Amino acid sequence: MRGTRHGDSGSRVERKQRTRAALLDAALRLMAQGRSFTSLGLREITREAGVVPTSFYRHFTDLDELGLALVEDGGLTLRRLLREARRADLPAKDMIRRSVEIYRDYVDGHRLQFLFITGERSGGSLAIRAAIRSEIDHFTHEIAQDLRGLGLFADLSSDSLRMICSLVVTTMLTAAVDFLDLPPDQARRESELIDNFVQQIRLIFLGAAHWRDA
Amino acid sequence: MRGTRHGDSGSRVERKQRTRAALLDAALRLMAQGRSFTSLGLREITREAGVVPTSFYRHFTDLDELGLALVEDGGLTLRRLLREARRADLPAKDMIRRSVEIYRDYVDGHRLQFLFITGERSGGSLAIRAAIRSEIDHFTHEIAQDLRGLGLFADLSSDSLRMICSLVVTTMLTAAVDFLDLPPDQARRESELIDNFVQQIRLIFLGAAHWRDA
DNA sequence: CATTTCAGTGCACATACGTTCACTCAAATT
DNA sequence: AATTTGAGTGAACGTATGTGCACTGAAATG
Repeated sequence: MRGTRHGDSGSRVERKQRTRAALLDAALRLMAQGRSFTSLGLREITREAGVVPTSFYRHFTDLDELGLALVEDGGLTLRRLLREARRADLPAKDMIRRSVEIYRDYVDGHRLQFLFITGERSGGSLAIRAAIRSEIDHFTHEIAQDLRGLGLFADLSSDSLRMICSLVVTTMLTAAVDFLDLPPDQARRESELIDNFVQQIRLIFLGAAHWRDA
Repeated sequence: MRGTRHGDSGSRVERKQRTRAALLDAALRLMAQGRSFTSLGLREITREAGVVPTSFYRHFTDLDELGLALVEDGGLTLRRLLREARRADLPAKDMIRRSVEIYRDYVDGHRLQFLFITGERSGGSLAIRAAIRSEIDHFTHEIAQDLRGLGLFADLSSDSLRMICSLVVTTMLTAAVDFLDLPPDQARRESELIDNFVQQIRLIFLGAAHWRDA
């Protein structure tokens, strides 16, 4: 029948892009119901995306390929977080708390992506885990550069700085999982979580301030 | 045909237990090939366990029930780690490094269990995530008690101590994922990983030593 | 305007799945 | 010794899956 979907407007490549995005989004939505990526079926995804199963192969050869595309999108989302945080010119005082709040909002605004990244970081296939690890490493490196740029930790070796940033990032990702698992309308629990998260980051920075390179 | 399996020795309840264990182990082994729990099928698990599919229902009503049993086993494994570490009476000097090495060996000796816990902690179904979270909370609490018992951090409130231990535990779990992902015979990468892990724990303790309660 | 391209379709296939049911037959109970 | 119990069996069911193939028809190309 009709050989076009998803808005039926725009050029051919635009529409292809749109279907591709619909497939990626469908996969994320299915995972949001408490399932992992490896448990998704090709037919299931195309059904959710509103396309016939065989259409899938016009975009990906494999489910793994779709998974890697999701990782790439996730990595992009992580980098956009940093750009957003940089623009926010934080107050010197309460900078950590402010950053945490920005982070919380960002995670909430990109639930599905964070659900995917945190969920598959240690659960999924080898290839996907490796890809996510590399995105996180990149993210860690960018944070380290940002801190250097702010003139913080000027006396630390870059090895130590990386070690510290890696601790910060894993703490951030753990906090993201906590945010996402929080049932809605639990302001009390949420502010406890945020307080806990703020304290953990403060603790790390306090340790970093007293750190002496080996 | 023959209505018994798995050694054919021992009493009836012993043999049932053995098949149950075979099912649990089969699930873990399948996950070790880079798949998540939610992606496993009932038939697949029974096949791997060397039992006919219908036998499954003699032990669990559901795959979820099997998953929760795995969580329980995993929690037990975590607690045995602490018992083992307590017995090891660590030297006051290099205590952190020694603990990390014990931990590394323990993770290596219980690969499948740690793979499951870390993999499903943020990837699996809601029920399993909640169960794992509760086991980890318990584990965190026990570590806090142990540190108190050692007379460390005597001047910290129990809230602060819990916040710190929670950071230690999430760092431990992240390190476990790193250990498990390490390809064999990569002594160089492994010792880098361990050094990094040791430094992160040192950093946390350094921060804790300077922490002043709010 | 004629032709080519190709994203999306619809059907078919073999194969896998979860669950049901009536069954066996050794161990446990009486 | 006779009876009950129940872990494991094997065949059968309806339904889902991944993938191959020939197809359509609008957009892109010449």
